[in-house]
Amino acid sequence: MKTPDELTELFRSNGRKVTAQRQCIFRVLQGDVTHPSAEAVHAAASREMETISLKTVYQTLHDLAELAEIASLDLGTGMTRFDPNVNDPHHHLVCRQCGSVRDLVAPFPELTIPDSAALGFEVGSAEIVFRGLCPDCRAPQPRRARAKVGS
Amino acid sequence: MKTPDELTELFRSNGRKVTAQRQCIFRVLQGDVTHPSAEAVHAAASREMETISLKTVYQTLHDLAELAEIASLDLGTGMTRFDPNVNDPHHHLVCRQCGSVRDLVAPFPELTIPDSAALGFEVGSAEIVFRGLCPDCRAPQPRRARAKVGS
DNA sequence: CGCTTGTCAACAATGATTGTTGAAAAACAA
DNA sequence: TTGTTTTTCAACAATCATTGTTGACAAGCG
Repeated sequence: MKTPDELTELFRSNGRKVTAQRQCIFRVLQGDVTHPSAEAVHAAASREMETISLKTVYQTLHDLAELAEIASLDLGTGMTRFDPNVNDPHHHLVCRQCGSVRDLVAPFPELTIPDSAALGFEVGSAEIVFRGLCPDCRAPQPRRARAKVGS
Repeated sequence: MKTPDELTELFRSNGRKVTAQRQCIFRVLQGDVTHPSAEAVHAAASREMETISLKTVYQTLHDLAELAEIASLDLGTGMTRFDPNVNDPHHHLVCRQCGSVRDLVAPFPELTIPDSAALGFEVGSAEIVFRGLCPDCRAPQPRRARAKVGS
């Protein structure tokens, strides 16, 4: 994702208007590695602008996705997640327990399909989703446990 | 997925009751390669039993998934898709246009993560989703076109 | 055959996301 | 700066997939 200033430029040059709300969202997304949901972005933005509406957040996220400045991901966690990292190709680790997402930076084989197997499909992209348990959900806190553990 | 008769056995031995509705759903799923949504299963089942409710379909699909007789997939098409093929491991081709899903039977590298990259994540499984255009959406019918084409 | 318990179907409810609308603010030109 | 046009904002209400609730009913078991 570009910087807030660059995004402001980009939005203007695309005929979109740049409002305080949008710049707030730009800042919130900047460097966010948590793959936030729209709700999470809204919560973070609300800390700066109490009046910002969830609808506005959705709208701006869609705009950013349309301009390919963020990626919108459906990782099976029940809500769309947004990823500001669109510069280096990567895959995702998803925690089955808490739904947290981490980028997996290890490069993977090209994942091209033997044409014989594609059977007429024209394949554009491939994503790998690794599912498992994040460090936090993997083991209960040895002491100072602060929530229920396991199933 | 097992045969309807085997599923009847399995359900009984698990303390679940087997009703005409469930057997109807068993039959509908049998050999279905379209990765149907719950709605699609309901539509197919309704052809045999007009009164079957969508809720019952959801319930039975969840039961089957719990017994690992079908897989429930979130492939980003807006609804959960169900896959009766749980015998041979495979991945999926998803059409961006119409949402149709096809199994990809080509075996893939084990997709294990270099432990250094997992960063504490305990990885249980990996899925690959290939996105592109299915043969039908790829090219308009040369003649006898029967629906609107393209965007 | 009768009892117990799970299941059915018809609701209503949820949660994520999108549509609508009048008011307000951004961009642009003079 | 001011006026004009167009987009965006925020507060609704609506939608879609999915799940919760409940009383009637049927499956399984003795």
